[in-house]
Amino acid sequence: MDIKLMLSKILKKTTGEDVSNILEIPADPSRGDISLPCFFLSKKLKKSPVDIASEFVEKIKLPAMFSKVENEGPYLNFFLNKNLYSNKLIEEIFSLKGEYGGNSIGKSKNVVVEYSSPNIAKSFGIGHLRSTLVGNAIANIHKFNGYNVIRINYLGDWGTPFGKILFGYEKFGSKKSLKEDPVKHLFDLYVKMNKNEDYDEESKEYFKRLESGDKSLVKQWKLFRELSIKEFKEIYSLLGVKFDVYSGEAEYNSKLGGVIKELTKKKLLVEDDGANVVKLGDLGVALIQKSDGSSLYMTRDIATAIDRYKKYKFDKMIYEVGSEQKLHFRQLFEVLNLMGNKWSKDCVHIAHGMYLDEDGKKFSTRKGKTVFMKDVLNETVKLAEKSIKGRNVSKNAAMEIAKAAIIYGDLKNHPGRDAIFNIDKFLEFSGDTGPYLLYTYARANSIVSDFKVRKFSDVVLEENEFKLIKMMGEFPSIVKNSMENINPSVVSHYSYELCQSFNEFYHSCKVVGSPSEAFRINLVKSFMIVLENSLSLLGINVVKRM
RNA sequence: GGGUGCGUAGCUCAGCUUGGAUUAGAGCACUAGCCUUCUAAGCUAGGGGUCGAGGGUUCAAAUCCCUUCGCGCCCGCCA
Repeated sequence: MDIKLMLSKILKKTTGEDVSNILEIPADPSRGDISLPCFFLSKKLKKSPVDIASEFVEKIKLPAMFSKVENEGPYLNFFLNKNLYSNKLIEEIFSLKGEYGGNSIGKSKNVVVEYSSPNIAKSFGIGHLRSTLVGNAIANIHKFNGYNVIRINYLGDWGTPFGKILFGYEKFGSKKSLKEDPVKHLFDLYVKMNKNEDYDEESKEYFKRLESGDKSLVKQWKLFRELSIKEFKEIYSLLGVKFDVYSGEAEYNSKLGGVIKELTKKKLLVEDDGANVVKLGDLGVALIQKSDGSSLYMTRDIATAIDRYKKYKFDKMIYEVGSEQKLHFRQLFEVLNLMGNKWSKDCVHIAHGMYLDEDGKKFSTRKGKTVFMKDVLNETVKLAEKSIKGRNVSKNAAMEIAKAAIIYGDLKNHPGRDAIFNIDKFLEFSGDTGPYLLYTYARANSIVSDFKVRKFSDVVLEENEFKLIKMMGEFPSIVKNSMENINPSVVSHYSYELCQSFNEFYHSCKVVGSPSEAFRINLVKSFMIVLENSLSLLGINVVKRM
């Protein structure tokens, strides 16, 4: 029972407009539980919003869910029938449980979400953490909105960097180091090769040989890829992130010829400085084929997109990739469009900002070294274990706390902006942090874990009690909003506010032993369901005891 | 130079899509209260802001438009 939806249906009769996005919840509850600003009708009706409000207030027929409607200046303020609303909402949450908040907007629609996508030759650095977490949440949110979601990890497993590490491995590689710590070893080789320009020619040669199918190089490449994926999967499992498909640029190697043919046929491809390009006007030039004939990631991305559309007939394809690639994706979508693919308008690039360190400096160049995801995770778990010492928290919870700290620390930020990665702040147990959310859940659980859901009769609702209820009732529109804006931080902020409301309730309303005991037990239990649902969209698991 | 994004409290951020009910909000830090009482990892109250600057549109601007300053990112053979 989405209260905004319900009211907007009623108001459609009176106003003739869909007001679902205009309705707002006043900060001051004495003004009403939900209200309609009438400014938007002012031009159409050629009346002042104040007059409109006073006219409508007479016309509107309220269902039982509302107790009254008042006009105050240009606003129409609606008051809920508190007991009826509370009881209905709690009933609904209990009956829907894990489904509460979800909807079927995306029913029988496919959405492809590409995220994480580390480059094997380079490193699995902290920069990929954002894509991993944000992408995972975006996928979860779409699923909860009824979409059929295809989660793709599109590995950077092809391109000139592979010429570098293949050549580098032959020159400086060690079987032992590769076995022990493949990701780091390959990264070290890559760095070494980049430092010396003398290796460039041979590296390019190596990639050309790989691309044309040199057996021994392909074998070596496969090994690098396998070992890397194995390590990535360990990290994903720690973070609770999953994919339906592990794909990669290499997979589309065989389809590149077709792309070039089609571009040539459609007279899009022109030669420029020895290379083959597509000219895009304001968007510059998309480089399709290098002067030595080898491919580029633009070429591969074109082939990949076309293939994905064939396979999945997606209604939406979301690329969760860093903002430094904005131009690349604008060019990619435009090339696809020029090739006549109408679906190119359904492709979106969700561009995340960078992580900065505590001083606001670029993280990846800190001390001239890349920060590996694996190290960050291990370090966080250690810090979490340390900080829960003397807090009577189980070891099992330490892992979840570390996870929640990292995930929430990231997802509470607007995805498009840069974010400060400060693990000490993320792990704080107070304030706007993951551990605070988990604590609040555990606290709620400790009140009601010994009780079952009980029947109750109407009670006099305290202010903080009803505030919490209204907050729980907002969840469905949050779910919808975060999907429409492709923005998980909407869910993060909601989760935090929900917890704040709960803690305010907790301090002003005694549960066990109060005259409203039965009602409040149900309220706390339904709060737990809502919080669990909203955190799971972010990829955070709740813990019952800490 | 061109493109693009950002600039809100000492610090970290939300609000900008869709201007109004936000007299500009949170958290951290700071000050003062509240634990024999469902986990004080919390709650309550307080100080702290010319929303980078200037102009414009509007009955109304943190929000829209223009100019300007500062910073990030991108701009053909990397991804």
